[in-house]
Amino acid sequence: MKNDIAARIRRMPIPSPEGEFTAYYSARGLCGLEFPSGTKQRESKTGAALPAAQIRRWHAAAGKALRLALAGRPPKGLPPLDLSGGTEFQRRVWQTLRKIARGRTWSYAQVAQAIGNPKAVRAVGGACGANPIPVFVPCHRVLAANSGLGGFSGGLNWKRALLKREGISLPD
DNA sequence: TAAGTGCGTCGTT
DNA sequence: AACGACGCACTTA
Repeated sequence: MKNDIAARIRRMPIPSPEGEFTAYYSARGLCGLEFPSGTKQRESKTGAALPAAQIRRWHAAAGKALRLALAGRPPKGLPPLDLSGGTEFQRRVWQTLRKIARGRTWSYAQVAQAIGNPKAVRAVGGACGANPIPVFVPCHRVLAANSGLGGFSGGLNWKRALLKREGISLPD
């Protein structure tokens, strides 16, 4: 599986008014997104072998969608998202996150319930933290049940900013 | 009320 | 075996 086409990753920068994001593409689509501060960048594995024209299309679309999202508008024209990277449980969580409507928030417990694993609340938090495509897979819309913010792998300031741009008023 | 403590629970490493 | 992006029951002030 090491040299399998699906294992190849291409890394590309996305310029934005708020800094340079980093996108990662596999043959299946966008498979990763990182916030600007970026001291922690992943490797780009034999990316040259991936279909260049298609990735350029995806990249253009992702950049556009990201800038829309940052501007507080619904991102449209998203490229396919490759979420094949995680465990079964994580994929279930990530798929569920995609169902959270813009401008709405769920609790970690609600997500756990939605995947039919109501007691796996804490594990859901772990899966959110492992979300490879923040913003587009809206893990920022998951808050703690006590009206707390919860955490965010990209930094809580980003979580607050993203929520605010969706018109969500935060619990203090 | 508000703030703090303890513990159950479960997927991941 | 240990650790969390949790939630809840249960103290204290």
